Order: sequence, then C-alpha cells, then structure tokens
Amino acid sequence: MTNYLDTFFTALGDPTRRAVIERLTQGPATVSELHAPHDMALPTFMKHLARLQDAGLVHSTKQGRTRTVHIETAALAQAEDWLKTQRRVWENRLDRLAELAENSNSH
Amino acid sequence: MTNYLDTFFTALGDPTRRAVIERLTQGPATVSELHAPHDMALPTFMKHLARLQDAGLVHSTKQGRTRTVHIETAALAQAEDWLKTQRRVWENRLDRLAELAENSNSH
DNA sequence: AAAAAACTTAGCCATTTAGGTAACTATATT
DNA sequence: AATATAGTTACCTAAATGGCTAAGTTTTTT
Repeated sequence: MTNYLDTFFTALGDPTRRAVIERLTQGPATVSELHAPHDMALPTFMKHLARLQDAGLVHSTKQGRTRTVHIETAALAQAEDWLKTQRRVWENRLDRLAELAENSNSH
Repeated sequence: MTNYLDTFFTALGDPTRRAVIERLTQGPATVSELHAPHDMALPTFMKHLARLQDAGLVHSTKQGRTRTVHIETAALAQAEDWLKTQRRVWENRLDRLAELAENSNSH
C-alpha cells in the first residue's frame, strides 16, 4: 500500500531537504551550491537530493561536470491538496455539528 | 536543528497514519475502532497513534478502559502554510521571470 | 600533460522505524 | 467472584535512514 504521498511527506520530514526546497524556490542551483551551507559530506548530501528526486520534488540535468537542480512545481501543490481536503472535510463536519447544536437549542 | 515540521511531515509519510487521519476527519473514535481496519498487532498500531500525537495531529482522552482519539484541527493548517509559502515564492519568481521575458521582447 | 573541480560509486556504521509476541493492568460484564 | 474487554508495557528483530570515508570518473583549468 505504498503511495506517492509516502515518499513525498517523508522527503519533507527532514530539515536539510526542506532547506534545499526553500533554496530552490529562489531558482535552480548546482549540487555544489546547494551543498555549501550544509555541514555534511557531499555523498551524504547527494542522498538527500536523491530522496527529493524520488519524491518528484526536484529534477536535475547535467552539463559537463556540473549538475543543476530545479524545483518541480506540481509536486508541492499535490500534497497541499491532500492537506486541504482533510482540513475541508474536518471543517465541514464541524459546521454540521454547529448546525445541529443550533437546531437543538431552538427546541 | 529539529523542527515541528520534522515530526509532522514524517508522521504523514506513512499510509497507516494517513488513513487514521482521514478516518478521524469523520469524527473521534476509540483506539479499537481505529485499529480494526488495519491488519497489524495492536501494540504496533498504538505506536502509530503515538507518532500522530507527537506530531500534534491528534489528542486523546481516556474514560474507563477506553481511549478516544480526536483530530487536532490546527496542525494540518500549519503544514499547509509551509507548502503554500514555498509554492507562492516559487510562483512569484516565475511571474517575475515572465515579466523580464516580456520586457526584453519589447526591445 | 598535470592538476583541480564536480560529482559518483561503494561500502561501513549507529540509530530509528515498523513490525512482532508475551505478559500485565484496569475496568466492565456476567 | 470470574471472565472478558481495552489498553499498556516490555522486549525482540529486520530493514531503512542518515551519517561517514575512500576511491573512482569525467570534465575543466593551468
């Protein structure tokens, strides 16, 4: 029962990876540029990039020896949708309860 | 550098836990009721509930021997905010790029 | 041609995670 | 009083995660 939301949410469940996403909203960047602010070995950092790519949050292209990473616009919206749906259902339910409460008051 | 978003997103990165959240939008439920549709041992399932509670996604109260679990309304909205912010920054950036492109066309 | 830069691959390690069983506690039911 | 129900606690295991180092490949630069 594995869902795209699994890899998506766990990808965002790490501060390094969220920082990368935040950085990428400012525009594409190379692996080295993305790595620079993070105090960890490059291979370790590359694994984080791989997780982001598996989650469909970024894609990358290589030119010569440098790889440039881009944010994937659609992915953020998808998870936002899931959260929005859950919240909407919840709030509708609260509204119905409120109505029921009002009606029973008027008895 | 641990953030409330860490526990939040990883809590949602599991299908069992997302199913529990979806169920709870329909209204509160006891541990047994929540457990019933999931083919796993109860102690295992309880750990999932604990993760949801740590993430601030649910809370629960015990009456007699039964514990009732409720969804925590505010939490979903917080993560939605994070995603919305990232998407907004990204889209603003695309808009600025589009303007630049238009301006350089008019030369 | 040699050296530096920018990744990549391979493999190691500690901790966390997601699953399980067994045994226990506390409350209802009969 | 005895039994069943609803959780809870304690502990075990396999796999995934997040970190590392060392060594390799492929471009650029000098």
